[in-house]
Amino acid sequence: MEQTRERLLNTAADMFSTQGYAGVSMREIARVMGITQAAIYHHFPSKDALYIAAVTFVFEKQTLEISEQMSAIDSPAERLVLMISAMLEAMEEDPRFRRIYLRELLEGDEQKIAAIAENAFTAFYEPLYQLMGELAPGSDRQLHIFSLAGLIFHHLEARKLAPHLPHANEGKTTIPSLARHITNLFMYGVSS
Amino acid sequence: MEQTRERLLNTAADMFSTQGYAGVSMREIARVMGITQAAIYHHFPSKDALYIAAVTFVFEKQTLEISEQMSAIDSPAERLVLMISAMLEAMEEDPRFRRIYLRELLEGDEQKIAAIAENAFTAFYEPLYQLMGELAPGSDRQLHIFSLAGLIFHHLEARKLAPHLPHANEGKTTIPSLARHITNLFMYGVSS
DNA sequence: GTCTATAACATGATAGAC
DNA sequence: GTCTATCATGTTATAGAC
Repeated sequence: MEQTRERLLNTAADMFSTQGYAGVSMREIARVMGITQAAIYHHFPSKDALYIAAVTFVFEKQTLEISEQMSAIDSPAERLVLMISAMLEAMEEDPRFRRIYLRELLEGDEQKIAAIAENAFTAFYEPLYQLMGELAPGSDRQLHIFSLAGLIFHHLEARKLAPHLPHANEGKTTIPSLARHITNLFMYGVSS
Repeated sequence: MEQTRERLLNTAADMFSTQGYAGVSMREIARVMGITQAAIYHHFPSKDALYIAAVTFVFEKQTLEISEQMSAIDSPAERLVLMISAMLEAMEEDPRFRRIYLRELLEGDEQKIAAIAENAFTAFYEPLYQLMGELAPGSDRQLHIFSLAGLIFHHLEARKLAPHLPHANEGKTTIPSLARHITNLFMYGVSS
């Protein structure tokens, strides 16, 4: 079955994205899969190859899913709202992409950073670059894209911090409310 | 000498912050220190204890350094400028705090997340919570604090991504220019 | 495609000399 | 305060049977 390979990719991606490369052993992956560690080597020649395949698998899935929803038909402001919602929803449904992205940003060497730039960003980057040019002509578009990414990534991860902080709200932060908050801040700033 | 202990804390913090807990071995730390692995156990009883001590060491240093610069004498808008600059400069000079924070946010269990909330945020959180109330009365202050943190953390890490992306600027992004960008966006939004 | 068995090495931790 | 030596275990990876 070619199905085992995909299940292996999914399992490995789950574990690598939350525990990191060094934090996951082949035995652990095999145990979760319900097979022995040696069996993995029938599908991938090394831990490194499995990691790269799993990361590529997740990145392609996520960039495809998001870029599908990036229609260019609306006005710039409407397009921003749609893009923010689409990114939040896709990265909420599958947290693996954002976690691998953030982790590689922390510890990745030059080569992996370059791979991230090529694989992860090309799908979003051009539509966003175009959009920033319409929303704020003459500005540094790359800085604005990094700002938007920072808002989205950090809000999604920081939610688990919220209940432990002073002045915590009682209710959970929903994705639609996050989308509203980020859109407003990005468009009009804190005083909006 | 009590100096060895501090040098050990610094070395371990450097390595843990960039490679993560599982990515660093006691032998590697010892090799960088120029001693043998067994000697570490004279200072700390386990790898876990060393990690916790190193993280606490870095967090106390950073929160002290930043909270010193958070004067409450200026107008809200001026205070925002000063806080953003202070955080960017402190976290640029010593990247360990922000890296450990981001990593623990990714893979920390409930207990470590609670410890982060208590140790890392209390120093910034109250002054920022106060500030947000003045800048945007009636808004969700916690969401705004998370937004500001996301902007600062992500911009600092994303710089290494910039040269690999399309439309890259020739010059490097400086801390003052980052401070201006973040302040403007946070105050007035993208159209400022 | 998965198993058992094993090789070759790395890891956290301890004992005891100096 | 650091060393050498060692233990028990965990690690990636391979060989070969089924």
